[in-house]
Amino acid sequence: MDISTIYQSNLPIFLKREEIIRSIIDNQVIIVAGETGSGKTTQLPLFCMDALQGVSGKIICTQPRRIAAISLANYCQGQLQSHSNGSVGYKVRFKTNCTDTTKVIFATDGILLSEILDDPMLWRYSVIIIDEAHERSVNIDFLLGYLRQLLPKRKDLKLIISSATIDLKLFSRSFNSAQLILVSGRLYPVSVVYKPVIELWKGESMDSYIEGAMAVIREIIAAGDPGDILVFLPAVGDITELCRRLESVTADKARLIPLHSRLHVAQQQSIFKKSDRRKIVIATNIAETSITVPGVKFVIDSGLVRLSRYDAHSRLTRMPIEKVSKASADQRAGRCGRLQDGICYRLYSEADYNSRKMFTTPEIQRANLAAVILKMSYNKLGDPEKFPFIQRPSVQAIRSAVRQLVELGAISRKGAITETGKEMARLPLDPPLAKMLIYAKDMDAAREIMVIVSGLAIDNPYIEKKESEQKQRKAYRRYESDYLRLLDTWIYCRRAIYKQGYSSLALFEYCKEFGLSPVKMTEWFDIWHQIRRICRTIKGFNRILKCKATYESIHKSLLAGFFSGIAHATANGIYESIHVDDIRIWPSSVLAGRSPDWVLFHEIIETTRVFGRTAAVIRPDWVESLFRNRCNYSIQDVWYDSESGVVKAREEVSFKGLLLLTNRYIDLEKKDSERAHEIFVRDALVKGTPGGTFRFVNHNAEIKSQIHRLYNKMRMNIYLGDRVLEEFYSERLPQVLSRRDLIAAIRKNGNDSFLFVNIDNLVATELLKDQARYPDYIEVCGQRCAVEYLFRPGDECDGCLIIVHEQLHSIVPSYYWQWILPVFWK
DNA sequence: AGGGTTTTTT
Repeated sequence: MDISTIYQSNLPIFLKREEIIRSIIDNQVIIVAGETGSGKTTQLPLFCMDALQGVSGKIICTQPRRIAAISLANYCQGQLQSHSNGSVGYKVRFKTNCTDTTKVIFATDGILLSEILDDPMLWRYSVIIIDEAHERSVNIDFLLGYLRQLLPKRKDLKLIISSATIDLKLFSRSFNSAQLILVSGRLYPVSVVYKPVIELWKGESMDSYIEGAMAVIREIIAAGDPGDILVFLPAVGDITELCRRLESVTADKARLIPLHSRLHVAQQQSIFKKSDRRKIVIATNIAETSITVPGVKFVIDSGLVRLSRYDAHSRLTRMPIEKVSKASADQRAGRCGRLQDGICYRLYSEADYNSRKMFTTPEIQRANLAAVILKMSYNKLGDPEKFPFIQRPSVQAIRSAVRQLVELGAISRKGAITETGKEMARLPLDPPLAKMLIYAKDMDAAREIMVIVSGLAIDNPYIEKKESEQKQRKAYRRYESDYLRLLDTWIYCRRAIYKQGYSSLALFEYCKEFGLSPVKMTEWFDIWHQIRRICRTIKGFNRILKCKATYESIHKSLLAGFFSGIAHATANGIYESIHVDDIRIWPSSVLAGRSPDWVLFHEIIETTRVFGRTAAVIRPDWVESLFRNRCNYSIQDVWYDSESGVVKAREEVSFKGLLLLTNRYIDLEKKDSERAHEIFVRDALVKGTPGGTFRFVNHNAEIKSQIHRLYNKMRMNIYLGDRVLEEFYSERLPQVLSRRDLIAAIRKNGNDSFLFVNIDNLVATELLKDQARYPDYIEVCGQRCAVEYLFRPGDECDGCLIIVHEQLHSIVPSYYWQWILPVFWK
């Protein structure tokens, strides 16, 4: 029963065991800080068992990574083997070996978060150990915030925050000045040497730090000092470039090992192989926390990192290269003091180091918060802006995520979760992907979308080799969609390995032949299985899984989840989306080099430029059909078409600022009957061109020409205007929108006399009294002469014209004409 | 024409 017998007394933490155990008994929260090698991860669960003897709940220790959880569980199980009181297990996605009697569980932090959905009080646990808390992933920060709320409601629950010695005050402050216990680590001294080459680095060429790293490596080799070298560079491209340039420098004197996440596991394993030559590992940030390169003597630190920053405003993921924080630089330096003294060369100055910020911005302040906020809504955690994060994301980031969730139909405007939202929260997928899947159910495309969505979740199963790319590009030209290439990849792969019972050997060989990553493919199948299992519990999915989807139904489903990815070509190969301009298609897309008018991107990322990754040709009318009530319709041109007898219009459809359609011709009466009536009256009736034959048209045209004659006579505008005529028709033909309606109205009235306009409807009556003054004929010397009037001031024919015989003209004196017309009498 | 840090989930 005495656990203390199995403590490993050679670990530094052993010296503090009594203090820690005492502290666990006395406090609800403690913080244990110590560098790697202190033994805290393996010993803390045991101390808890010791401290809380007789407590029935389990102890869970969370890890950021699955491999760590599994190997720690196995290691600790070994420690406890002889001990009858408890067993150790692990619980990670797809894999667990825990039973009811498992006392200590090593789990990923994601697992504990997911357990909150079913068991908000976390009754199963007596102790929660959040390990590697300094890594400050979104999961860790969400958990810590959640536990801050939970602890007062569960006085019996103990929390241990286990961290490297980074920003401990923040942790302590966040938990009522929780007790801090420092444990020494087991690091050898590392001397830091500053070799500034990128003092002025502001994101320009990578040459400076690559050359700087080369120079230091040359120096180490020349000094003949043996020992492996670890180089930190920000980007994969830099790593490839440095390897290329180093080949001739190091020749057979060293083994160059690139290290980043896009490599095979097998390639990553080569850092562990013994080598008779000096190893030079050239790595991204992966070597800072995820992979420990053994036995490193020298570290060369560019001081740079590529990290992602989600811009909530433009909904764009930026991946800038930035200077690392002091904490990160120290962590990198520490990577060479694990087994012996080390030397860390920094390619920047000490002043530069001193000017840097203490800590890396926590991920929660850099990430899209939609998934976190959806979980909050699911668990009714209240206003996300008030959630007690230990460091809060900006209000703007929270609101943007809320807006996105509202757009996805996951939460209501008031922030309450919807039925769709509940289904989405239960799927282990990002909210957009979850939405696509749920929408696909109604589009009869669930079977296909399930494969695509799980494929998007694993992030690129393809291993791209430069040489074979050109060939591949040709092979994939038949695709108009990266999503369908993904779907086919899955289908062909499953088909090929089906006969061998999906054996991993068969998978491995297939992957090798077709340039796929076996690890990613396995993960893809696992996620697919998991999602399918969950979907079967969602109403309506079973039937749909048997349907066959079309290109349209698949892409409409995808659209439903990510309309920020809709983009329109503004120039060859250049796209604009709702939020971002100047997007280019990612070079390995099946659409690269082509320039379809409309595409749907799955992600829009800014690296060296803004790229849209994973693309498909779409049709703008699909966007409209999906988001009809969010589209903006504007009538551009309106006219009466006398041939068809209806009012036509040209309509423009736009979606959040993107012009989807510019020339859709519609019958206006269906869209805007008031306006159609107005146009019909104005352009068909008042103008007198309704098409077809109508008595009233001729009659009214005659009245109008009478008025025109009066105008010329009286030399003034006596017509009251088209407005009056419009009113006249409008009154008699209310709700008449087309010739069809007009004919019906006439039929109803028996005939069209009611549409006959009277001249005094259109002219002020008192003016008509004067008509006698403007005779159409006058008598000149007993002869009847026609008079024609013309009102055209300034023109030589302005006035009136009296047509007389030539003889008459010569005998009448010219003054006579001036008095001949009544209008001149006064 | 031209290329991505890393990790995790009922």
